[in-house]
Amino acid sequence: MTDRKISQAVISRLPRYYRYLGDLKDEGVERISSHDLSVRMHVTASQIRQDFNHFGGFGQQGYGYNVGYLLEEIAKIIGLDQKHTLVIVGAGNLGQALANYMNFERRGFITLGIFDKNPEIIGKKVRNLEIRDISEVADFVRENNIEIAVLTLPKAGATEIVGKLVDSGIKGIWNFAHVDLELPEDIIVENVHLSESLMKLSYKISCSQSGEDRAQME
Amino acid sequence: MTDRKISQAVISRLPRYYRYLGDLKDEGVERISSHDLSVRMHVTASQIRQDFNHFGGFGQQGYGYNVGYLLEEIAKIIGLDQKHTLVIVGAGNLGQALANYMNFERRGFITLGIFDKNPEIIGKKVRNLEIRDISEVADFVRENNIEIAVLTLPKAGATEIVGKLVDSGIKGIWNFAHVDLELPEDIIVENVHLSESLMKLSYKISCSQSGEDRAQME
DNA sequence: TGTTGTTTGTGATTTATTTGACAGTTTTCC
DNA sequence: GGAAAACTGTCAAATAAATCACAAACAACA
Repeated sequence: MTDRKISQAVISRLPRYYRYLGDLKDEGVERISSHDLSVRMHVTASQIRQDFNHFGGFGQQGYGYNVGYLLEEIAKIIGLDQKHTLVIVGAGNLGQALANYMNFERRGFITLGIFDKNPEIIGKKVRNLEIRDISEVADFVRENNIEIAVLTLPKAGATEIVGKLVDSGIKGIWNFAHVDLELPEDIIVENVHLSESLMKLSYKISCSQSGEDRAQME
Repeated sequence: MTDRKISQAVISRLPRYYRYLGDLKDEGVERISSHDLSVRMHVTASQIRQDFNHFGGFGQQGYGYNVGYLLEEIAKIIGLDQKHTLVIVGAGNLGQALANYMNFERRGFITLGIFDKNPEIIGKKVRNLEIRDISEVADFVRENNIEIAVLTLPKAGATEIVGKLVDSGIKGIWNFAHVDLELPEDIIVENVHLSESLMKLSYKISCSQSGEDRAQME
């Protein structure tokens, strides 16, 4: 990989490239040009070429990109060529939904534990995992060398548990709690704020409707 | 609201402002300066002032911003001052988790229906809603004047159902399916691609580790 | 094997976004 | 009531990101 710092914008696009290339491979397409891919993805060919170039050139002039090779290379860049262990912290509706979601496993994300503080659901099984007491999560992370913690619990609980997870050597946090976590620099966070996403949708609908009203008046 | 087009970057920040202002209000804070807010939110004061200015000045020189007033104004901008009706299309784990999630309702997002194609779960109750046959969703949207459809079903089903939803007059789609929907211009989409978010986390962890390896070698 | 058409990689240009700076207001405190 | 301090709104500058444009490399085909 290159030395230059890759911009956030490029990183955000990598998984989407991965998805489209996967689809192409499933369709049996062996080669694709930046132009043809740009038409499918509704982006510019120039952006595609420049994005790929951040990681070294995967294409060949006059030919384009080999789908299988490019897919593999992007998988490596994203880190999908190796297994990732994770625990789910908070076994509410969302935590259980994520635990049941099989597709993550196909990409190498293996859920090894699920935890909650509610005594009524501790011991209950979700898929093939027994819900454990949240007080055990720190030791579990340490002993099993867990890489990623999925935070699916309320705000208050989240800030409390995060310190323990950090001390146990967690490397990344996939945060669904409605709070911005204050963490040491070397811990990676990826936030999924569902309510913020829904509000964005609400804003855009409001806008388009006020635009319509104005159009109708004129 | 102003005429100028608001950039995507600004829109993405609105819900976060809303969250922080809500927290401040809960703490009993009545006024705040852009500087103090910038410290809390880890952004620059300049950005905050410029963002708010896109919608007209809500502050007062020498005083700052009134938390309650600003919160209300931002709520109006986002569209949280009115109710939004929605249906959930796909009653799998994620669909049910979203149906059970109360907080959306508090912000004015009311779930009126939940649909699935699996006969085994049709009729089953989720919270206070009976899961209906997905074939009924188009009529339901039309009759109840539904604004938003939440798409929590597999790729294949998603592309198929979207056309019907559009014909029924849906205004926005909150898309959890792993596919980019092809829609008419006037239909608003907000994508939540969870697996892409997880991949981003994976990428960043991989990066930070290869950085560590290099540091150890030197 | 030569010629034409295709396509990448990349530096230059354009556009978008963020940050800085400060005039003009308002508050605060004596 | 007046001077000093605090703050916003806004324009200008700096930075970041996307797009354009084209030379160099390769493929295809006669």
